[in-house]
Amino acid sequence: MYRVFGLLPAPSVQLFGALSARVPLDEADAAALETLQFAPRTLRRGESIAEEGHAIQNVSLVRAGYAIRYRQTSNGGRQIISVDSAGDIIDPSYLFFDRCDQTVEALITLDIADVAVPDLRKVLEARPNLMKALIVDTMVHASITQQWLANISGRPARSRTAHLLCEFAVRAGRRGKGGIIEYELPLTQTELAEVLGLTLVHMNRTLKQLASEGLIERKRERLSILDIGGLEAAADFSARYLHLGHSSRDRRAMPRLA
Amino acid sequence: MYRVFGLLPAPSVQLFGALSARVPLDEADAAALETLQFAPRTLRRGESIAEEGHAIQNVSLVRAGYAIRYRQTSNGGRQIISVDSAGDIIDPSYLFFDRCDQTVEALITLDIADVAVPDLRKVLEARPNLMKALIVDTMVHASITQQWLANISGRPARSRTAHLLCEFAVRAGRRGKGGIIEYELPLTQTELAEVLGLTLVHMNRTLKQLASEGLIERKRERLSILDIGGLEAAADFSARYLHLGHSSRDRRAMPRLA
DNA sequence: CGACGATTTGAAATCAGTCAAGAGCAGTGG
DNA sequence: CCACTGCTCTTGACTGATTTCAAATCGTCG
Repeated sequence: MYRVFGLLPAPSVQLFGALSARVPLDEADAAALETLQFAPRTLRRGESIAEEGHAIQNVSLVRAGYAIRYRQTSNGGRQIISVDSAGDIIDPSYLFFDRCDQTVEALITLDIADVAVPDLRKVLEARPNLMKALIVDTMVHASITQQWLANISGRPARSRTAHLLCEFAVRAGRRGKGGIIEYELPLTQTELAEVLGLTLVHMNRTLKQLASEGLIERKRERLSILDIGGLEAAADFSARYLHLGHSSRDRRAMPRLA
Repeated sequence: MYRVFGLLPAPSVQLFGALSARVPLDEADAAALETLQFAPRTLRRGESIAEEGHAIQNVSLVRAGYAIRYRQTSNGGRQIISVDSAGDIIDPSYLFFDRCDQTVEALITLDIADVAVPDLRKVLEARPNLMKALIVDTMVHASITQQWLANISGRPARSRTAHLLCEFAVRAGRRGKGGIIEYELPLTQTELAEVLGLTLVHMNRTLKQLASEGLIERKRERLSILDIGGLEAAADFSARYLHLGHSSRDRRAMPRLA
């Protein structure tokens, strides 16, 4: 859709939105981001941006679509570490490590914009405020990983699944307390299983169970939460770890340059 | 021991050592760290440094002993997110968040040194090199958390346990390829279970199994790895995620001030 | 000795994985 | 339009891993 009509905001605007979500940025920060060269590209499902063990030259911003990051396990499987969507910066650790820790791959058709590491580094060093915003972003992602660990470790499949679905709802900006919450969920059951550390078969049964309890409904790439209270209770979910702070209303707002 | 003889290095020296492990620092950086006020204190087992949901005023450096960080689960249990030992900076996210998202607690008698957040922030802003070192440290810890996720998620108890024991060996600086590797392991089986997402009973049986296979031996607070090759194979372990780079020989070296 | 925490063990119940096969659905090419 | 292919989803039966419940042992410390 967006691709057809060319509705994507400029990468610098998206990056500004992502970084200013939790740290207030000003016009000068925006201007600094404007100076960056963004190389946009589109990847098809399954294509990878970075591979475990390889060297990295640039940091990527997700413009539209979904990317997953995973680590291989020697038995041929993989553990998905993160699901990144529009506005997410894909693992800024590339800024500081010379080798990649994990593989990044397009989950569905994915629009990204690449920034060369040295350029971005220069801008960050010139503007400590931007550096701070990037660090906070990194720490929020670290907090999410920790919560995934707590969620997956030693908890039954039903709770794990409910927790993940609650998190996705919040991250998609659907924070309604009542009524039906609906969002795009482009992960197949196989991929959900790879996030949650379950087998495909068990994942399928767990989703069915949640559906039969009237908590969720899943149609194609769309997930509906029918009873958010029930789902949060099943998940033992609290959004604190996402560090959302105030409303994310101005998430995409960027001050006009003078 | 160290406490009796007062053998602990000055906190600024320890902090320098921790930060320079992966990013080269110079005399000016060292001098900047010297200006910080460190408030040393000793906690007894079970005492906590920070609690989930509370506000934070300072960042702590572990001088000696072990601390654990964990998140509560509503059923009364907890998931241990990290085990920190001498030289570790306890969750620098405190520098940027105003609320703590996990509880930190002394595993055994613990010596730490507190630095006030505003002071540390000032030093980091003045010296981008130190800021970079702190970020790299944060990212390495994030990488470890990711690996814990990959380790625990969907793998059998035996592999999980072997992996954790391999990691501890490396982090304790025991990287020998052959022979017996031995280190201090102050976690009880209950705590190991809380790290690995297992029940105490199963943890116990798994440790027994590894011992009966001739891979490890556990005596009091001491762990011996009898067959590191076998243990790494059982774990599917590779130390890459620890980002050790070159030898950590000069880890504790600090340049003399002119 | 008595108390407490850590460890160990057994047996039964439950959860999740494995194996195997079929059903649904979209895209491809004839 | 249809047959074919490939992928996703679904289901059943079975096996094995892990938890749960319960109780005993061991060691340290006062």
